Amino acid sequence: MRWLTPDEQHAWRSFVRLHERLGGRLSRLLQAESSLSAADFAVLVNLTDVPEGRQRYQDLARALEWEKSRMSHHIARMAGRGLVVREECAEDGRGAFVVITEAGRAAIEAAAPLHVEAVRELFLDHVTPAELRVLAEVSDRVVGKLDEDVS
Amino acid sequence: MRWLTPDEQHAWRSFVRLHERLGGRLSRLLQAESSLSAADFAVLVNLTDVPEGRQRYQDLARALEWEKSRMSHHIARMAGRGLVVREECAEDGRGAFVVITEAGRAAIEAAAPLHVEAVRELFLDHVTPAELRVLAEVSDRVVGKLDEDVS
DNA sequence: TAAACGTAGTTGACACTTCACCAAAATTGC
DNA sequence: GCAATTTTGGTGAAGTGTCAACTACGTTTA
Repeated sequence: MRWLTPDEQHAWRSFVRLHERLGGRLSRLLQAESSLSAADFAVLVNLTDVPEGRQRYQDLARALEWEKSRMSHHIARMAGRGLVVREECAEDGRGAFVVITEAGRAAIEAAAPLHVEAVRELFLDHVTPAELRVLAEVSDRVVGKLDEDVS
Repeated sequence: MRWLTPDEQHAWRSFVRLHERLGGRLSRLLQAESSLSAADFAVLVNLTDVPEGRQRYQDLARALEWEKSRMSHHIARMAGRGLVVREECAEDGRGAFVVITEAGRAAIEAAAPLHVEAVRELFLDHVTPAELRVLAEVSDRVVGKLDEDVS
């Protein structure tokens, strides 16, 4: 079998470590500064990008690449905290909307600048534009391949 | 405030997406092929790299960059499945060892080749050596910065 | 040597994710 | 028009990770 070369091994492990560390740090910062988890943040960002801050569960799930069940549980919790509201859908009796509330808007508007600043300080500031381009290219290519393998 | 440029935004989002998608795919493959989670796998890899397959909780936690509480919970679950055993430590009455079992060795030996193959097929095969070098450099640099900010 | 402090690991509560299954409503095909 | 299928979303249980509080043991220090 083809084992990993030392270079491959190192690159892969470093890459995984980066993900764990940076992700952990960013979500802890977000939580501390705004009482939003990374998942909450992602939902709210999406809702502010959409007319009337209102979107079908399904569309939201597709946009975030979440499972429907995760969506359902998570929105229930966010609704419990008043960040969003669930609304029935008149046209489609099965469907429902997620709608951002005023409190939700306030939360995301307070959190976004801090989060962007953290992404800069912890990541972008240490990466050259050329490196960033490579990263984006590689990411898009690999995700594209993942999408092809429906497996 | 300094908002993100479109290039930065795109690179950052692609990068995050890559981590989520690739991590999700790999751990689902691992789970399906060998009934090990990514966390189980990491623990077992570490234990096979160490004399007698036995390591202090503390050292294992440091190596994996896990919190001690996570270590404790996770090892308890793995012990329940017979992959490892907990052993008291004679020299230090507080301490304890985690020891890999025969079943644990069998599981990791079955899983490792499949996992490596998946990492190749889903990631390494789509990245040039030069790109991989950039990735490793960036990862190491950024993680290094994270370590400096004790914040 | 006794008090104070630090270290190793545990525990319980809670938040989160996935899985497998369920129900209702819409769509499709005959 | 009606049965079969698909789509949309919900639910409960089990596994996972984090936090804060806790126990028990070791080390330092006065």
